[in-house]
Amino acid sequence: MKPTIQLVAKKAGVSMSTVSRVMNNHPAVLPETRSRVLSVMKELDYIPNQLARGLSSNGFNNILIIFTRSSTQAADNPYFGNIISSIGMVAEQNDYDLILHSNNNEDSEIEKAVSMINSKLIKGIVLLSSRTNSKFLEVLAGTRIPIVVIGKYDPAIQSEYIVSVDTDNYQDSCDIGKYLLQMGHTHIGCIHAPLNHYVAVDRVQGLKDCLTAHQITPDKDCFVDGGDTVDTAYMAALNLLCSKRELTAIFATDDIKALGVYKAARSMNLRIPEDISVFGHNDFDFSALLTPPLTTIRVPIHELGMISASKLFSMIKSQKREVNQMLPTKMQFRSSVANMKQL
Amino acid sequence: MKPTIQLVAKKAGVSMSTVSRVMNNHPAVLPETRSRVLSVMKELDYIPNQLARGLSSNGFNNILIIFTRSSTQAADNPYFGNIISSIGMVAEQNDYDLILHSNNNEDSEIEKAVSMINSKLIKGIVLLSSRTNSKFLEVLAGTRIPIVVIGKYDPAIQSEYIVSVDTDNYQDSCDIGKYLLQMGHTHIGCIHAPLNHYVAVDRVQGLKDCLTAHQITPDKDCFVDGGDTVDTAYMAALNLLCSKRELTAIFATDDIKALGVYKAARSMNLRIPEDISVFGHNDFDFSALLTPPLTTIRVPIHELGMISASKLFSMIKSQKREVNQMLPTKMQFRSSVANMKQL
DNA sequence: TTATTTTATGGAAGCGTTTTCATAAATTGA
DNA sequence: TCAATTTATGAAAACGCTTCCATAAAATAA
Repeated sequence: MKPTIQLVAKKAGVSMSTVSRVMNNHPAVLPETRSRVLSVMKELDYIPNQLARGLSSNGFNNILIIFTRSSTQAADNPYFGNIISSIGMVAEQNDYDLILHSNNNEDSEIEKAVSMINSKLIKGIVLLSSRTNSKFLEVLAGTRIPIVVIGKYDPAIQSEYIVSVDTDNYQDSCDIGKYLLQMGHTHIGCIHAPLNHYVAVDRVQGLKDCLTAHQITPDKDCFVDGGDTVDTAYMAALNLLCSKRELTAIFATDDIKALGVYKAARSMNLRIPEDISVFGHNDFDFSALLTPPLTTIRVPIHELGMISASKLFSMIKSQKREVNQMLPTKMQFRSSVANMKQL
Repeated sequence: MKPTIQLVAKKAGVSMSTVSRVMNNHPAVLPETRSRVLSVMKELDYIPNQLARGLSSNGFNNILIIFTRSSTQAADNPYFGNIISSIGMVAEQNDYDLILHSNNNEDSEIEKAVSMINSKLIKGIVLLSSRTNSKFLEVLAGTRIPIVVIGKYDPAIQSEYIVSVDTDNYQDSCDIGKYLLQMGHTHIGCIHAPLNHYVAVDRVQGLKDCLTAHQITPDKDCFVDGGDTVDTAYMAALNLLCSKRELTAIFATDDIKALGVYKAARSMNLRIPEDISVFGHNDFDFSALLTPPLTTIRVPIHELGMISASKLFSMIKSQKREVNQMLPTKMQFRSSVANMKQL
């Protein structure tokens, strides 16, 4: 059916080896032989079989991107789309393809990834956000394939093959807490992501520690899991605002969750920021255009993706570890936080 | 190095064929033989090589997702992330993986896709939005691999292997035009996506035809390309609003572009909707929470992705064509369009 | 019991490349 | 001019599986 190297060889009156050499630009081929082979290829519409190639040589130029959240949840957050696009750009430049995995089951995810590595199907991995209590990196480190984690990962893991690119979520949350305190808020609530990811834990802990440092004992009930979507955050915010009337400010650990808080405030006829202040995280396109414009912290999402990918590719090429990198963020003061001292 | 089927066979005292049968759950294997082989596999940490498997049998269970826009642009639009996530969910259920391509160069994209098909690396394709004047589908139809196009494609192409899932962009734009006219707007502008995609063309043409049908000659200069990001749309809107002072309404063919229009209005000190009305398209999470809440049309993005993927998988399994499908949309009347008759 | 079918297994030929090694021809050096 | 290199090419062995075909053993039918 499909023309193979064998057919090309026969038609061109050469051996398969020669055809292979032509395809791979091997120098030791007479120009006239090369052009003859080339023209036969064109004539037959020959397309090399990537599988066969991969089997007998270096495998594929793919990188695997792993979500550790379920795709449904990820869907609602522009963060992931932006990251993937950024990685895609760098991959394209390097002539690599992207394979996407989103899997809730860690064991099956590990198995799949190991199998891909073993089969030379991928050359590197980008892990989008690492879970706490995860065996993933521990196991994968053993495969000696470069891995970039966007976000923090288990500090106990020391590997030549694993690198992280992140922002300082803990410190940022401290700073946000400090700012809210400065503005006169002492009853502060928090709508956060599920705590099985480092990023969520850090954003929550930063605020808690900040409060404690200012002699305010964090109230467990004021820190609630807002899931990963606007709707789940909305429900959480509604509950929180109803049960804790004394709150004057809410830190939503993600602007998508801030959307949920806005929605809840609206449905309860609470004015932002007069009745309830809101501080977000990420600064998406829409954040400045909400009513009121959302005070938040800008995360360089695009850079996060680009730098991660760049590091991954240099590790793939050099087989040397890159350094972990912390990207700067920037507070965006807008109008969703009231100054209680002036009210 | 790595254990292969051969080593397993030797250790278990059976032939490679038998090992292969065990792996593939072939019935003709004695239970005791099976368990012996299985335990040797476990002991050796045997992992099958997917490449070798693919080469000698049916290839891989992957589907290829193709962006026909550059990744940078796609990044800013939640639409793509959501679609990909939805497809991912269905793929996961079917135990398929996703390969992502975003490529500006059509020729190289075609070449890559054909090569993947030829190599049995993919079993189906989802094309996210088809270009006008594209050879892509024409060429790919010849490969006899199932393809689902999200959006419209060249009606001249008749293929057993190509199916589309879409919303009626043309009709929706007509309806939007009608509504704006009803509200007393006669000077209507439009910020649209680049016109090299069917979806953009339809959304623009629907409005134009509607205007014409109501004895209003569309002014070419009032229809401007707003690119694919908030920033490009912002610039376009700024220009449009400055040069065409008589406009009372703008149709942004995408809520992301509406964001650009909001931003432009804000920077020109134009009130929405008193000074300028805005109608969007898509209804993203944030749309209802802008100031003022955006009047737009809800596109069932999640369903678009799910249904596309479902159709693709049933085509892959049955090798029978599915029917094209048009999903319903729904106008969301909020507060960004003024009723000129009451002003 | 013998002939016939079924079942479990092994042997070996693919799948379509790359790559090592060998070899014949061409080039160089003296 | 003849030995020593270099260069272009071919043969064949991987790469790690699947699968067709053959066969011996076991089960069934007569």
